[in-house]
Amino acid sequence: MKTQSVTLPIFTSDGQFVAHYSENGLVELDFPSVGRAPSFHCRRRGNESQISPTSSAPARDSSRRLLQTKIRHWHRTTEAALKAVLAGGAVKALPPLDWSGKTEFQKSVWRALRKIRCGQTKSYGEIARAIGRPRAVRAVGGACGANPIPVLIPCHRVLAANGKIGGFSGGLNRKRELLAREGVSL
DNA sequence: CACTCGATCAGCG
DNA sequence: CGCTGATCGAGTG
Repeated sequence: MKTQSVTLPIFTSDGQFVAHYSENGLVELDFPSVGRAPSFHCRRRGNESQISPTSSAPARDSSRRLLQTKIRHWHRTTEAALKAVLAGGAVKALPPLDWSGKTEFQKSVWRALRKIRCGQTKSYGEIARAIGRPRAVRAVGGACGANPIPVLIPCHRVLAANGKIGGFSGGLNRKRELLAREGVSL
């Protein structure tokens, strides 16, 4: 089964985010690009996406519509979650996340990140201990940096052990702002 | 394989 | 403070 990826915008007061979905869930969330980000028609990728290679044309069409309906529903959830966090609040629900192709280590780090609640922070070392790899401290930083779903998977809540800011792939200003909105002071 | 590079950290001066 | 060594996952050739 080939994947059909769908790209949808989310307009917020912080700019236009972009969410990417597969048939299995949310794959990626992009920060607003510095320039503008046009072209928001649904985009297909891979060779023609057969949900089932042997299905008849009407059956394919019906599957495709079901998928689109499902994705629209996920997208509403994503949108609500994103706006909640941007407003310094807590996420009520997330759509299913598609982490296929990622390593076990990364997934375990990201699972740990999800447990950090709004307004809380942890250090890279604490995450390392939480996943049972107490010495993989720098590697945890690497996995945070590889987080495909920033903000919703709250890697911005991970600080350096000395209380300093640490890094952020989306830019430290964003990290500071997100934390400030959650009431975290450095 | 054998490298290199980090969003780290604790220890030491 | 700043420097250094230990540590380890991921990426590259």
